[in-house]
Formats: sequence, C-alpha cells, structure tokens
Amino acid sequence: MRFNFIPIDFDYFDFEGENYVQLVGRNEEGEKICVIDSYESNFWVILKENADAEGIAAKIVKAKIIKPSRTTVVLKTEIYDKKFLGKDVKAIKIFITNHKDAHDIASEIGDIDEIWKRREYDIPIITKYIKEKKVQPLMWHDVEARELTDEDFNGINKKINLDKCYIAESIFLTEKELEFTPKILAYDIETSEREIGKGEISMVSLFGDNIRKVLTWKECESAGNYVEFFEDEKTMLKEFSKQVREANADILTGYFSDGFDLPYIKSRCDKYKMKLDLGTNGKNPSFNKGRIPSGKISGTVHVDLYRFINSVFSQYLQSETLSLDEVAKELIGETKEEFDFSKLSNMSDSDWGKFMSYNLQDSKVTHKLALKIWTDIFEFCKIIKEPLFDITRDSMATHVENHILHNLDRFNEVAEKRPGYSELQERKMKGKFGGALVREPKPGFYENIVMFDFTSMHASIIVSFNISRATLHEEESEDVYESPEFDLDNIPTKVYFDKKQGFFATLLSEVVDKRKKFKKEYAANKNAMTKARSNAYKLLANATFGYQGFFGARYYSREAAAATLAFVRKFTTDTIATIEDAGFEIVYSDTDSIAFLQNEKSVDDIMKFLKELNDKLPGIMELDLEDFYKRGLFVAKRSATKGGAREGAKKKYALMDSKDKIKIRGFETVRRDWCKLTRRLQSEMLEKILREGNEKAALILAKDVISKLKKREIDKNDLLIKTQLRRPLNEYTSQGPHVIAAKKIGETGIPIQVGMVIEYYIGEAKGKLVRDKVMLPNENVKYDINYYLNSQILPAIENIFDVFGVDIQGIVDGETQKTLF
DNA sequence: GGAGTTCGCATACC
DNA sequence: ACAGGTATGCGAACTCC
Repeated sequence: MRFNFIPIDFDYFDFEGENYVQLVGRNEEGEKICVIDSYESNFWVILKENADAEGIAAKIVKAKIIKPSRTTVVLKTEIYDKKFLGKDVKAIKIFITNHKDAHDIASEIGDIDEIWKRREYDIPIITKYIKEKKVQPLMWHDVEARELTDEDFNGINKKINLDKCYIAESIFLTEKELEFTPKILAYDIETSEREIGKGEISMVSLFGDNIRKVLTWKECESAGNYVEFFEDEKTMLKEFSKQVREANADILTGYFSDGFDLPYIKSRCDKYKMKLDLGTNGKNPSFNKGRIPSGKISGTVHVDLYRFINSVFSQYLQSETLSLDEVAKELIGETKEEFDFSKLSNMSDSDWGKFMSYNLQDSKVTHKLALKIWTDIFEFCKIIKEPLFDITRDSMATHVENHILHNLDRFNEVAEKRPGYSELQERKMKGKFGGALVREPKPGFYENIVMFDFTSMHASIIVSFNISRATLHEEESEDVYESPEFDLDNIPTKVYFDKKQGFFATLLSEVVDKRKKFKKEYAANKNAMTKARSNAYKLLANATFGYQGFFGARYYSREAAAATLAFVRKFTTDTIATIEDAGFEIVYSDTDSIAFLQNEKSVDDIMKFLKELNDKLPGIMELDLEDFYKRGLFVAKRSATKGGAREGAKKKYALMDSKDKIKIRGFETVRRDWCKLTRRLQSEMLEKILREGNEKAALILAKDVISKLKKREIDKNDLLIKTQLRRPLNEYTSQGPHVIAAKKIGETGIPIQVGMVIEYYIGEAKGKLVRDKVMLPNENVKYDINYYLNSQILPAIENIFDVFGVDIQGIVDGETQKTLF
C-alpha cells in the first residue's frame, strides 16, 4: 500500500545479524505508525594511486568478524571514482552485514598495503541511513509498504505498541505540501531531595492539548480538581507511564529532564523493581552516556528543552541564567508560581495544595515554551537533516558537521573521519593563533558616531577566499588566493587556497545566501517561520568559522582558521585606514565593526562613502551601516596604566542610537556578577548622561544611592552577588568568595552542582579577606558598607565621572568629612 | 608581615 | 570535548625584602 508519512523518531534494531531502521511518525490521517526500512551498512576504503582495485576488493570480501552474539561478513564491494578532500580518488564501497562491526572490519583490512584510507565506518548508522537513503526527519514522504505480519522479524509486530506497522518497499520525499503540528506533552516532577537516588517523588504533572493534571500519592484536602491521588509512589509512577503512553504524543518534553526528571523517575522505578515503560517498545528508556546522559524513549521523542536552549537558542536570549523561570518570562511572558522550598520538611495541607499547583504550572510553562520554540527546532531539523532527538541535544559544532555530512554526496565526496585520541591530543597541544583586533578608544563623551560593520565577516571571508582544509596549499601558484602573512607558532606564515571553490565554501555560501534571502522574507512577512529560518542560517554561518578551529572537527584546519583571522585583521585595518584617509576620526573598532565621528558630513555623504568602500571589497564581502549614534560614552580602564596615562577600556561603551535607544556593552550594568544596586545605579547614570548630554543628573543619582547605602537603607536583595560555579568544589585552586559561599550552602544540606548560580552578600565580620565576610542571603548580618562603597559602587561609577572631570572619590570623602564634623 | 605582582576565575564582546 | 580569540577586573595566592 501507499501512503504519506512523516518520520519523527529514528531508531534501529538487528535481526539475524543485520541492521534495520525503525521510523515512528504520523500518516496523513494523523495516526502514529511505525515504518521499518532495510539498510545496507557500508563504509569506504580509498586506494593509493594506481592500486589494483579488483585485487584489493577480492581480499576485502574475505574479511569477517566473529563475536559470540553475531558474525559480521562483507556482503559485496563496489568500485567507484570518488573525491576525498576535493581530490579524485579510486575508492571501494564495502557493504557489511552489521554497522556495529564496521570499525572492526575496517581494522581487519587495515594491513592491506594498497589501501590509503578507511572512511565513514565512524558515522552513526542513523546518520548514514538519512544521508544515503535521503529519508529526512520531519519531512513528508511518499511510502510504498506492506503491513508487518506476526511472522516478520520473529514477531516484532507484537512487541511494538502501535496499531500500524509497516515494512517499507520504497520511501521518497513527496512534493505534496502537507501540514504537521506535533502533539507535545510536557511533564515535571517534585521530589523530597534534589539528588538522584535520594528522596522520593511526591508528584508528577502532565500538560498537553487535552491533559492537565497532577498525579500524587500525598494526601491533600486543599488540592485543585486537576489532582489525581494514588496510594503510593509506585502506583503513581505506574499510572504516569500508562498516561504517557495513552497520550500518544510525538514529543515528551521537560526542562532539564535529561539531567533530572527522567533519570530520577528511572531510579525510583529501579528501586521498586518496576519497568518504566513510556514508549512503544515496552522497555525502559535508554540513557546513552555523555557529559549529561540523554534519555531516549522509543516512539516518542524525549526533548529536554533546556539542552536545545543551552546549545543553540541561548544566543537569542537576554536572560542571565537559563532557568525555566527566566527563559519563560522572556520568551512567553509567563512565570513559574512561587513556592517556598524551605517548607518542604514541614508541609501543611495548604502548602501541599500550593505545591501541586506549582507543579502543574511548571508543566504548563514548559509546554508553552516548547510550542514557542518548536518552529526553531523544526527549521533546524530540516536544515541539518538530523532526527529531532539529536537536533535538540547536539552542540553547534556537531550541527555544522552534520550539515556538511548530509550534503557531501552532491560533491561525490567520501567523508573525513573523526580525529582519533592521539590526533585529538596533538591538536589540543597546539597553542592559540592570533585573533581579531580591538582598537583602544580614547575615553570621552562623543556626539554623532557612525558605525559600520562587516556582515557575517568570517563566513564571507571563508567563502570569498575558499578557505578550508581541502583547498589549502603551502605554495603559491596562479590558481590560488593568497592569505595575508600571519604568525603561526611565532613563525611568519602565508597560506594559499584554490580559486576553484571546494565543497566547504560552496556549502557555506549557500548558507549565507539563504540567510540573506530569509532575512529579506522575514522583513517582508514577519512570522515565526521566516524568523526561525533566517536565525537558523545565521547561527550556522556564524558557527562555521569556529568549527574549522575546533579540535574535535572532522574538517579541522588550524591554518584555515588562522588564515581567516588574518583576513579579518587585514580588511578591518585597511578599512580603518581608508576611513581615516577620508578625514574621519576613528572612535573605536572591535573585530568587524568600525565607529567614527560623523562631523559635518551628511547622511547621504556617509552612505555614498559606504558604497565606495563596498565597491572595493572582494567576493561576497560586504560592509554595512550599523547605525548613526547620537551620543556615545567610552571610559578608561580601571587598573593598568601605560606610562602614567589612563588607557581606554576596550569592549566597554554606551551608545544612544538614532531612535534614542540605548545600547550598553561590557559595563558592570550588563554583568550578572555585580550586585543589583551597582548595576541599577550605573545603568540609570548612563541613561541620564546619554539622554541629557551631561553628567549632572547622574551625580545626583550617585549621591543619593551612596547616602542611602551609608544609612543602611538598602534592601539586602539589591546587594546579593551572583556567581556561577563552573567546576566541582574540590577542583578550585583559588578559594574565592563564591566558592566559600557554595561550601556554606553545602553545609545546609543542599547538594552543590556544577552550573549552579551562587548568591551571597558581604557582611560585617572579622577577617581581612572578602571571603571571610561572605554571608548567605538568609543570614542575619549587617551588610559591609565599606565593601559596597569601595568595591562595588565607586569602581562602577568612577571611570564614568572621570570622563567629565568629576572626582567622585573626592566628593564622597568630602561628604564623609562633613558628616564627621 | 606588608606591598607589589601574578594568577585564577567569571564574565563579557564580537 | 562538544565553535574561535580578545578583553576587563576582581580577589586570592604568591614573591620579595
């Protein structure tokens, strides 16, 4: 029979030693179905020049791996003309019975002398399947298939908990435009202890299209009507599994659920020796290891929203932390409910009622958040062509790499391998290479600043000069682009790249083009889809430069990355020189942006000048107008002095644009590790200065805050300092205040985890060091006035007043004198 | 043991 | 291990006499 099908979940199984891919998705009627497809595992050997391909193939066919569970053999070989890193090669495609043994078979044939390289045995089977069969996640396909019988695959039909299972005869992308909206179910648990393995689960909430409920085994008179009660934790968890299965969702989502909710539930089920049966295969979820384990459920894609937001989406966000509360506030304008967790050890009936409501709200917020960023996840899936499960967990480097892998066939390319252990060590040993330039600003208050910037500078350079590992040459010739000279390990170096475009630059140029196209489309027709598409291509383009310098990359090239940066320096430096030659004074420049004074020149003059600059740029490089800024403030560095004079601070400025919008970079205002009092005062001061054009109003603000601080009128919440723990406590060599604060928190019984944001304030206490005065928010100790004055407020405002010749320290000292007398 | 310097660390910019 | 380099500035840790 023939039907339309959209694959959502990808998995595979072995039958009689061979691999089959199992797709779960929806048909056009909206039914969740399973389609099994065969896959012939294969990998490549690339031959040395003039090798006897037939002879080698004859040897390869004999390779065999015998294991207790299975025997893997070579089924057949095929000889092809292929490309490897852009060069023509003779290659043999080796088909084997089981992909799990691809690596072992590759090792076994490793001693055949005429084999140059073995490749693609290290690509996961699902990626290989998608790449070769062109079956794309979350795209509609036209499927020719027959229904599974109970005889097929030893009766797998009965083991799959779905009404309709098929075995595919053919699967092709369909031209038909069909809609797809996933069924999303969100869940969240509440527990008595935060640590997995300790404590119990008191309740679990579910929120979806037709479901909003809390399951619990705690008694509660004041609970809302959405609560269902069970006799114990075990029964509750059993019912949770049942309801998840019956909800028949495409996606089960939580927030940090890979790291908390799912493993916690699993650990409780283990304790009761009970299966956690959430999916279609009647088995426990699988947790593949990694830094954070990933919980995979068969037939329903488990999505931990936090992970996608952390690796991909966070760049769009302003939130200082990626807590559900903050992210939800920013993206959907909804917050979590408040709940006082210190009550957990002693809960009244109404506390339980509130806790249940809190629990439900978490799932509701998670569900809304999932709907909100679904478009972005969906677009990423379609562009990268990896399954939803992986798209929501992979790093940007992996996304860039997968995007390349899934497009290599267009170039007849055999994929490069992942670096092995020793190669990784070698790459890591290599030092850094020179980066971009940042120009030192002259501290001051400026009017009418023009800012130019290069659009996607690194990407446009890579495309314009065809920069990649495969197109790199050490020597000059007629057919190459020449890099500017740059230092590599203290050696002046020049490298060259083929003029004939390679696959890396071709793919990146397509990404850049699509970004431009969808940016325009978004401008003309603002909706979530056009925005998500434009953003996804932008992220992909921006991450591509970093990919070439990333030591874990298949297409790593330190020379390519270093050369890209040499071009970046050259074009920015040259452009600055041209702007200066035209008589403008440069105010500032960082990497790909240049700010200069407009002076008496008109907007038209500037735009004409910009066009002239653009006419001289090569390839797809482009200089853009960032904005005309009405006013701008640049300050001096606090510490270092150069020959007595104060140095201008880089990466620290405040601007007001043509629409009177304020843009603050680098100042304490935007740093989360400074207390609110300081940040608020500084941002209000900058705002006054930029809007009113002088420092007088700012001085009034500062004096007021200092006076309140001295009179102890400041709320303790405004004095809390937040610092993230970036490593386990025992790995710190330096015992800074936040480390001490974390240890104090640990003593209260709360488990300390990497990534936690530690909050503390500085109070009056004996001791010389700041860490001796670290207090937790709930401690009842007076705040240290001197600390907040001398180490928070003054450092943050001094350099601003310096620009206007106001000696704030002197004024503060003067006021102190006055109050003394 | 105090002053000056370096180092470790977190966070920001692009 | 899970994109790169450049930069500020705190507070602890170290060096020196």
